[in-house]
Amino acid sequence: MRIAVVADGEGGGWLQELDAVPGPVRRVADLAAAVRAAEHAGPEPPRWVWSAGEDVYPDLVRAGVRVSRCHDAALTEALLLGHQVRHREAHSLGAAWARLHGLPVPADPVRPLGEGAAAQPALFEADRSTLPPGTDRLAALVEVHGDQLRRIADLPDPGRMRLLTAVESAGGLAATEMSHDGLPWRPDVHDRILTDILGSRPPAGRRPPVLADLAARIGDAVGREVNPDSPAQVLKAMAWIGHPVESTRSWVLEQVDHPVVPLLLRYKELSRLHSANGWAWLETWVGERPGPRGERLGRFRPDYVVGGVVSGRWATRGGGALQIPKSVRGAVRSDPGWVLVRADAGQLEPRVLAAVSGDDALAAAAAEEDLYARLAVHVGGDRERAKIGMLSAMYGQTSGDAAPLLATMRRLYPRALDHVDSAARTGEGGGVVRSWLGRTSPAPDDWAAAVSGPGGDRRRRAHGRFTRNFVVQATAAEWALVLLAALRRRLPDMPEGGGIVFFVHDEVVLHVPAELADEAVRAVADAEAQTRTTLFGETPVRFPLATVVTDNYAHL
DNA sequence: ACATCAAGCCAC
DNA sequence: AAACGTGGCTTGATGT
Repeated sequence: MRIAVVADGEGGGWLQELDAVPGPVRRVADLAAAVRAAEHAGPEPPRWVWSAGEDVYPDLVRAGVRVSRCHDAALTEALLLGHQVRHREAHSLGAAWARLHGLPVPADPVRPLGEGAAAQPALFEADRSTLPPGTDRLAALVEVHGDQLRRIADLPDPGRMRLLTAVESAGGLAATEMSHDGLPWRPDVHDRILTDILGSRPPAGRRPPVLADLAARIGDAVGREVNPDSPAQVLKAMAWIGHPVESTRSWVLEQVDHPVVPLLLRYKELSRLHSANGWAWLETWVGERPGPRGERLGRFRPDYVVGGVVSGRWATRGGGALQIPKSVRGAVRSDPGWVLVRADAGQLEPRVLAAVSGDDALAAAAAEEDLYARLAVHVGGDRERAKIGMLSAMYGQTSGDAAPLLATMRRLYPRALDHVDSAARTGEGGGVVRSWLGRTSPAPDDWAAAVSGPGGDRRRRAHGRFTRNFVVQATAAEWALVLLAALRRRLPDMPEGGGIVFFVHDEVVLHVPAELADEAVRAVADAEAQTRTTLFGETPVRFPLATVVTDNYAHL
């Protein structure tokens, strides 16, 4: 059962059941209540059809309503357009509707920063619609939805795109829920970590003591004042002391034997922490509320952008949620009486390559807990070398000692290497490639001009590396999406703030009451098993999920 | 004053 | 070991 839903901007809305024959339009005064009721009415929950998750779902979640499944017309439109290599075209409901009617296509609305869950309740705001004023929004939604189902059915492999649009839509649900619940974050612990490393908190705009001291010692070592935050000044300083360098990257400086180098490296490392995840970050991104024992509890609420990366990985905006440095992860703590359940997929991309390429030898290695260790046995070298060889194959690295390694890989894992090599050849020719479920790489822009001039070969190779990596990275992102969708449907009902609270490419974090930890761990394991068979059927490849129950995200 | 770019490092 | 994929973010430098 599918139910199309449109909000009226005042807490109510319109619903229409979409069976073979669309049902009558039903006007409801309390949309949240109506959705909640329908969600539990039948033996199976409906699939909600809506214009875009961010139009409707944040308000539902704020009202305490969660849904199982949806069809997100905007996310679906983007996938279908992409499949036709029309990535640049607008994908909102209004854009899809305009194309159906031969009308001018509106640009996609820009989503304001921090809208996810940090924004005030919007009462099912309707004015973000890209449909022309006066259009029957429910009818337009039903029409676009029907068209999308037909376009999917017409694909060579409709089952895969059906799965892809379903899990992409489920990702939209999970993203909204995660933004709402937030990642539990202890400001007092974060402050303690910063103070331990940087010294006491300075007034805004000043360097913390440890950085100020390092800057002074750098000046002394050079013989004149240097702002270590300025690469230009550091370059001059290095030349001044007789060690000219071509850049101030850490690994370049590491080659230089001079007493200022360790000071600079230390400064860069700590300065990065201070500027990117220091006290200013804490103040901006983590709210606070008092805990039951007087501790300061907070939540970090990233704004996730589902499908924000061409490969289908998610992006986030604001707060840098996908790059929380290891050094501050200790600030992520479960609430008292709760635990974090952290599940991390190890070596996901080579396992994905083994599964999609059907390479028996690589699949045999991917049946092991430690794929790289098994590779090392095959390759006849150490684990680290085997890993570099595998990554070189997936990323297109050619420098260093990658070339002989790649030759070995090609001999041992011919089908796997052929899979990425042929994707690379396609890219070098300006073509597009697809993931396992049919997410399609964007065509390069201005290809003819770009490859005809000087630097054309470089450009070809660069695009070849992109498509080479795309077939693996995009399929790995699909694996993660299927896992996320499977997991959120398996989790038991939780009190407010419980459930999936964080997701980074190949890792999920749950925040659950301690007494539900065992059940959550089982749900993770079940979700993995289902993900593997849903995507790849019978395969020897394993996707081990390292799952830990802890009160501290820094703990492995 | 503000916008944009390049450099650099963080994550996966 | 160091140029190899996807991103976000902050800073200083440069341009309008």
